[in-house]
Amino acid sequence: MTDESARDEIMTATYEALCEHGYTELTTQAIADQTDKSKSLLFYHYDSKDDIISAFFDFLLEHFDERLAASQEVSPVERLAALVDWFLYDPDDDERASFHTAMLELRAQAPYDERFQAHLRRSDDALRAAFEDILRDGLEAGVFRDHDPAETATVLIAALDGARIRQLTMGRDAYLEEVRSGVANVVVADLLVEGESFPERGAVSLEAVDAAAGDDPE
Amino acid sequence: MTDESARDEIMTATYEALCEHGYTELTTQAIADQTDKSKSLLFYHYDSKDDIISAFFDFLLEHFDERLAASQEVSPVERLAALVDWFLYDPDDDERASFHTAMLELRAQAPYDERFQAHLRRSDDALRAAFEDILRDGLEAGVFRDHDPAETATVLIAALDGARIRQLTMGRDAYLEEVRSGVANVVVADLLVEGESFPERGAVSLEAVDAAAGDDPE
Amino acid sequence: MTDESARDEIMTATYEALCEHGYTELTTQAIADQTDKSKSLLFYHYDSKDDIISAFFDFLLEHFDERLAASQEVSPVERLAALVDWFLYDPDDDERASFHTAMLELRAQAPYDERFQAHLRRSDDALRAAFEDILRDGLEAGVFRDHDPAETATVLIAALDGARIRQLTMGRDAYLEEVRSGVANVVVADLLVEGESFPERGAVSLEAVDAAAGDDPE
Amino acid sequence: MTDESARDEIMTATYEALCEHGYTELTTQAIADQTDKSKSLLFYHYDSKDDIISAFFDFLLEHFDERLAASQEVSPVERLAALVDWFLYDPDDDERASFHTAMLELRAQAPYDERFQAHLRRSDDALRAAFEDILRDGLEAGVFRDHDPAETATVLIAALDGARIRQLTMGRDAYLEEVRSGVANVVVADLLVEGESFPERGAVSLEAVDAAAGDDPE
DNA sequence: GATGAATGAGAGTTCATTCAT
DNA sequence: AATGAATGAACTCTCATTCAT
Repeated sequence: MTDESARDEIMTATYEALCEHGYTELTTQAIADQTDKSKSLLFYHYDSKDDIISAFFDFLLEHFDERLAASQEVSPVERLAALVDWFLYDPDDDERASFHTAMLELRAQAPYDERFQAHLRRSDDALRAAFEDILRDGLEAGVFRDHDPAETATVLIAALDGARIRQLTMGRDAYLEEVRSGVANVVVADLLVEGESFPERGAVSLEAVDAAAGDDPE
Repeated sequence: MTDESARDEIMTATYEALCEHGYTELTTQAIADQTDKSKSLLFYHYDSKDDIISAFFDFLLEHFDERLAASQEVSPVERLAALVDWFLYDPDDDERASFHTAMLELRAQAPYDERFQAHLRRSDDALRAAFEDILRDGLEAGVFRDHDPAETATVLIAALDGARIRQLTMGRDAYLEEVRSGVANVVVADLLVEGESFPERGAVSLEAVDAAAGDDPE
Repeated sequence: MTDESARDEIMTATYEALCEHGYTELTTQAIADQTDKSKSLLFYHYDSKDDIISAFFDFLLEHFDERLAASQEVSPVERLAALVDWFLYDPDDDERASFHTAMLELRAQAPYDERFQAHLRRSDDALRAAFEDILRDGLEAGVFRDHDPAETATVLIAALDGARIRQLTMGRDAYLEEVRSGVANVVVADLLVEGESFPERGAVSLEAVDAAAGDDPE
Repeated sequence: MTDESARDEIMTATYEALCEHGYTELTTQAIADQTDKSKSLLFYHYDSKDDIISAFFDFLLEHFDERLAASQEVSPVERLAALVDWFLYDPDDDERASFHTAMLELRAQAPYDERFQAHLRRSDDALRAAFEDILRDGLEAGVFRDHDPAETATVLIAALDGARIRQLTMGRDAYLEEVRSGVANVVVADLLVEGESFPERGAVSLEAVDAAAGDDPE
């Protein structure tokens, strides 16, 4: 096994261990257990547990960034809806739920670690750019009223991220749906010109968008 | 020392230890160190560390709920502004920052513990009610346009909470200010009737509101 | 058990473990095994293994210093002989041999640790002073020819220490006896005035000296 | 690469690793790092780490023995001075210091290993012979008074070795100089016949002696 | 009520050693 | 002859928890 594939395997194992145990109970043993290898091998490929976690952060954001490369093939309104629905994922999707649960724990460590913060800022930049692109495209296409795309993007992201976190931590399944319609009515409704309407939930998916773009979704 | 006051002291010590060390490094020793008592005594008053943390959650939300009892003395617009600014606190306020940092870690544990979730739901109910009260009062008073207060409250809370978390985890001080004006322009602006305007940041504080209401703020 | 007596017990256990395993294989487990307590208790009384070893150094030198307080009751020549014989101990005395073996390992670490060096310097000062006192007393009493006590002490100590180490590391039992007579003939013979003679090996012991002084020997 | 040259390379690497890390922190990795080969190869050429160290002992003493083959070209007094100064090397010579530091650690292991002891005995024999040769040559040449060369050699070696060790372990730079003059005045002075004098420190070096003998010093 | 002393389970990490290639 | 990958045993150290006093 090459070093590259070994490191990949460890990253995947870290992902699985994180989903299974959560960050707080993420031990090197738990990571190794997701592998057919021994615990000490982790330290052959990485210098320390911290090093593993840090690399895992990189690993995550790489994958995340890839996902955001959005398509130009569908209309800005649909792309906006897809992005919103990607955020407000189906609460019954246990895999995504446990991933975001772990991510939340991970993010909760960022205030103690400048490197984490830098990662998250980079990721935030990518996310904002994705929203602003859509909003600007919509302005140009005349489907959005005049507004400040940066400001709208900021509010949207805050609301969607906040909603996701509140849903996870309160375990209130109805919550995401409420936020979805809230965002549609309170934020998006004012954005759309006469005649345009925001698609129903799930009508467009980011995966569909990816597919349209010929991308290889997760 | 009565059992009651001993438990109170432990809760306060837990609060302090949490702010100082964060949840991940919160040890029973760290809690005891905030006390003039010994570590073993913690286990006389509580069954386990988990028990302490669980009780601390109760303790927190009790105090939090008290804080939200809002005044009728000032105008709905001002009360709304106060609540918004309470959320988007001054990033230089280190005490609040370290408290919210610890709270974020604590909340990140909720997905693993139904009891935490129940607490957070209760707290969410109180918070929504506070927002909805203000919005409804504003409707009655004719300062807000017609809208669905529940929906607006949901979006507002999600955005404000999301903003707070993103600011903490990205360490981007400018962020809260951006969200504040974003919320003002994107959400609140559409709410206000002609002639009303949203106060500048810091023009009204929740403490002032509390004081007006004769409350004892934290 | 008081903290004091616990620490004492750990020091004794360290001594025993050191003699049994040597410094290189001195583990916290080995120390704990010389105790009826658990390994983790070591870390309750000391911060780290290094801390234990450092304290053990202090402990040793304290005991060593006590031993050196020599008597005025016997003649300088006899005191000198006693000190020489204390150095060139009976090679069959397994306990002393294993102690000095461990001490040698410990001393071999000193070049890497300034604190050890300081300890050894302090101990060297005490040892030199003990030799010089005897030599000066002998000069005053007219049993030693004129000489430089500091110089003689330096050479004597180097030779005795070197001999002890060479004996230990070569496992040559005859060695100490050779050095004893070598020192007697080469160094001490030139020191004695006509009529004085250096006692045979073992004729005077440091313990006897201690006893004469009413001291409590080890 | 022949087995012979590979083993030589490993011995040299062991020497370098030992000087750099000391015996206690001498790992197989550290040895391999001084090589352009891998760690596993060590185990192809040697059975175990212990085996490497044991072979290294052989290696050292071989080289050491070569060094001692002294010249007949210079006077016995000068040869004695050269040997003394070789022992009491310049404390600022970091390379020799770190070598002797490592050697001290190595020697401290000898009590646990009969093979080491045998090596050291052999080396002691060679060293004694070197001193005795010089002393006997001096007797014959009439520059030394009548004395027992074996006894004098024993004391000299013990004193010089002890001095070197004490200097290393106490970190007292002045020490070697004190011992040098002590040995000159206390031991050597009584050896010289009227009219002979012991050279100043550094006046003759073993390297010069080696060179005169056509040897290739280390 | 209150504590100092004690412990076991388990954490991250190191390292000599092995083995398939 | 040579190595990268792999491992198990052992290491130091931490911590929630217990218990005699």
